[in-house]
Parts: sequence; structure tokens; C-alpha cells
Amino acid sequence: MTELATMPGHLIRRLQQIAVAVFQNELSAVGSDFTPVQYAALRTISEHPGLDQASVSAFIAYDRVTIGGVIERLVLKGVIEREISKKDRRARVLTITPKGRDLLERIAPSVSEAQRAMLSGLDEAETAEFIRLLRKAIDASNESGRAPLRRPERPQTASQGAEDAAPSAAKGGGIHQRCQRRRRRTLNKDPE
Amino acid sequence: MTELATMPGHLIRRLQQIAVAVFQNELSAVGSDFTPVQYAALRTISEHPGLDQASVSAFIAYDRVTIGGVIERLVLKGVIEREISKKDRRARVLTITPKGRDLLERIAPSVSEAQRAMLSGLDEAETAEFIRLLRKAIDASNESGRAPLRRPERPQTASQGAEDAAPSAAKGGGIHQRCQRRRRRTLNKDPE
DNA sequence: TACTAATCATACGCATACGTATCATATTTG
DNA sequence: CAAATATGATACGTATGCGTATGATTAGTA
Repeated sequence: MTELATMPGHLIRRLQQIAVAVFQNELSAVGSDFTPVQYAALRTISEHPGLDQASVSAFIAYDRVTIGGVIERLVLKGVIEREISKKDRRARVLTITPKGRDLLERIAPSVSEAQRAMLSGLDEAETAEFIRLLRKAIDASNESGRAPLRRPERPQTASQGAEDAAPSAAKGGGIHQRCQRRRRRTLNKDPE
Repeated sequence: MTELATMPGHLIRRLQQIAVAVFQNELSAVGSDFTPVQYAALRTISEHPGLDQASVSAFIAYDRVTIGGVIERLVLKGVIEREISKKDRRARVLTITPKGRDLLERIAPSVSEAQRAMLSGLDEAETAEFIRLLRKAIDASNESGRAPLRRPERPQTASQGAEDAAPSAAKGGGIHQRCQRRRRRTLNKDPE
């Protein structure tokens, strides 16, 4: 049986927890309480104004249900606005507020510092190689996660939010089929 | 502003989510619903019978509060037993049950396969290098997380569980001081 | 020995993370 | 066009993950 301490899964989990802790430490030092996920969502909305929630989650490869809660908290913090799309009354169109833009700008140095600090054990060459391997591994298993990375294709709000672009296979490929496939934690119950 | 898609924090999170999905996919294929964390805890208890919960969490660098719930679910699944220590009535001594041992053995191939599959995008040399960098980064930032890796030092159950050993700085160094230090998400509230 | 400090476990609260189900609305098709 | 299907958002349940607080005990100290 392989040592637990050498298993990739275990190591990835530990580094992820360190990364979150480092991120929040850096941000709390400048009075911000954004989580890494909230930051990622806010960044995405800032750079692609007018996205709906499903597109945001596809953009950063997060779970749609989870992003719903993240968006909710960002709205409560007053850093984004959410309104019903005029083109599709199911969708909620998201835009960043001036306050959100200010905060993003203010925490930018801390975010950069966190990215550096979480890999402080690696030198420059190692960091570059590590990032390369991370991306390679992720690309190969993109479809294994619940929320594969996808590129959206509609600016939605028209007017301003037109800097999206990037077509490609969006839609259709997601999970969430009504008649589900790919069950994971279900039908389990280890046989007694 | 750096691209979100190139930030280590973002990439680490995505790979972690892929790793969890792969793990659970592999295990559900053989009828098991252990989570990665439950597996790590069970492995630790199996290899170091007689540990208390705090020692388990220190051993695998997980949070003590979280491990409490994990242990609880393992007890409910009937794979471990938890009883009050005779030496320290505050502590709960943990041991694996025969059923737990059987299950561990049965899922071993799936666990190995998951470790391989989650890095299927990397060749052998890359995988080795990736793991080396993971460990190096983690070692350097061990203290950044809430639950740094520590080695326990008391077998606790006496009799059987004596294969622990590995002394070193345990105790004292943990977080959880009564008068807290290292606040993270607190005293925040971004200035309006 | 009495008091203080440290430690184990646990409780509560909040934030991801995700399987699943449902409602509302679009889109596709026969 | 009407029925079937797909999609956006959300609700519910469970599992981490972790800051914080507290009760029970133990250890350390005046």
C-alpha cells in the first residue's frame, strides 16, 4: 500500500488548503475578506460584464450551484449587481459595481503576493515548471470535474459587455442532464 | 493584472476538484462511497491504531474540527470504533474494525488507479517531478495552513498500537489558542 | 494544594463543493 | 403551433474546511 504522504491526491489537497490560507492571510492584511472563489468570480464578472451565472461558472470551471451562492454573497457585499436578462428571462445578468472595481484594484497587490507566497518553496524555474505541469494535468482531465472549463459565447447585455468573444464548445456539454448520467456519490452504500 | 487562468491558486483549486472527482468515480465503480478525506483518516487510524482525534488530524495535516465530523461518519459507517481513553478522559481512542480493514483492502486498487488517473496528462518523469515540487512547496509553507503536519508521540492504547514512534514537535505548536492569534476571516469587513 | 493555563472534543456559523430535484422559460421538433 | 427537450436559477441535503466558543480534563505553577 502506497504511503499516504506520497499520494498526489493528498498532496494536492494540502497545497490547496495552504493556498487558500495564504490568500486569505494576504487579503485580511489589507482589510479584505474576499475568498479565493469570490475573487475569481468577481474578476470574471469584471472582465466580462453581462455574463449570466451559468457562463461565469463555465468560464472559471466552477460548479453552477456553488456559484449561485458565491454570486449571492457578492451581491450582498455590494460589489456586483444582478438583474434579469432582457433577452432570456431565466438568466441573471451580472455587472461589477464601482465599489467592486475599487476593491479589485486595491487588493491586486495582495493577490499577486499571495500567488508568489503560496509557492515560496519553489525557485523561479521550479515555479514555472510547476505551473506548466498543473496546466497540463488539468487540461488532460478537464472533463473529469463536474464543471469543465468552457468558453461562453454571448455578451448578453449587448451595449457594453462585448469583450467576451472566444467561441467554442459551450452549452450542451455540461453535466446536469435531467435524466442524470455520471452519478458519483449515489447508489453507493458499501455492501455490508 | 495577471490572467486568472495562469494563477497558481486557481490551477491548484481546479486540480484538487478534479482529483476529488476522479477519486470518487473510481471508488463508486467498486461500490464504495468513501471520500478522499475519509479514506485518509481511515488509513491513518488503520496504520496507527489507538490515536486520538487530535493526533489523527495532526498526522494528516487536517483541521481538528473537520476531522471530528469525518470520524463521526466513519463511526456511523461501522469502519472504526471510538472510545474514551483510559489515560486521558478527554481523548477518544480510535481503532479500525474488521469491516473497515476489509473495505480498505478492497478499494486499494481503485485508490491507486485514482492517483494515476488524476495525473493522466503527465508522463512518468513529469509525474515524479510534479510530486517532488508539490512536496517541496508544501514543506516550505507547512505552517501557513491551519493544521500543519505534525508527528504524534503517544501510542495511547498501549498493547497493540505501538508502531507510531516518530517523535518531534507535536503539541504546543497548534493554533486554537484560547486568546487567538492568526485571525484570518475576522475583523475584516472591507472598508466601505 | 489552589489557581492558571493547556488540551481534547464538540458546538455553531459561514463558505465552498456538488448530487439531485424543481420551477420558469427557451429552444427544438414533429 | 404543440409537445418534447434543454437550459438558467434555485432549493435541499451532505461533506469538507475553518474561525470561534465552551465544557471537561489534565498539566503546570505559585
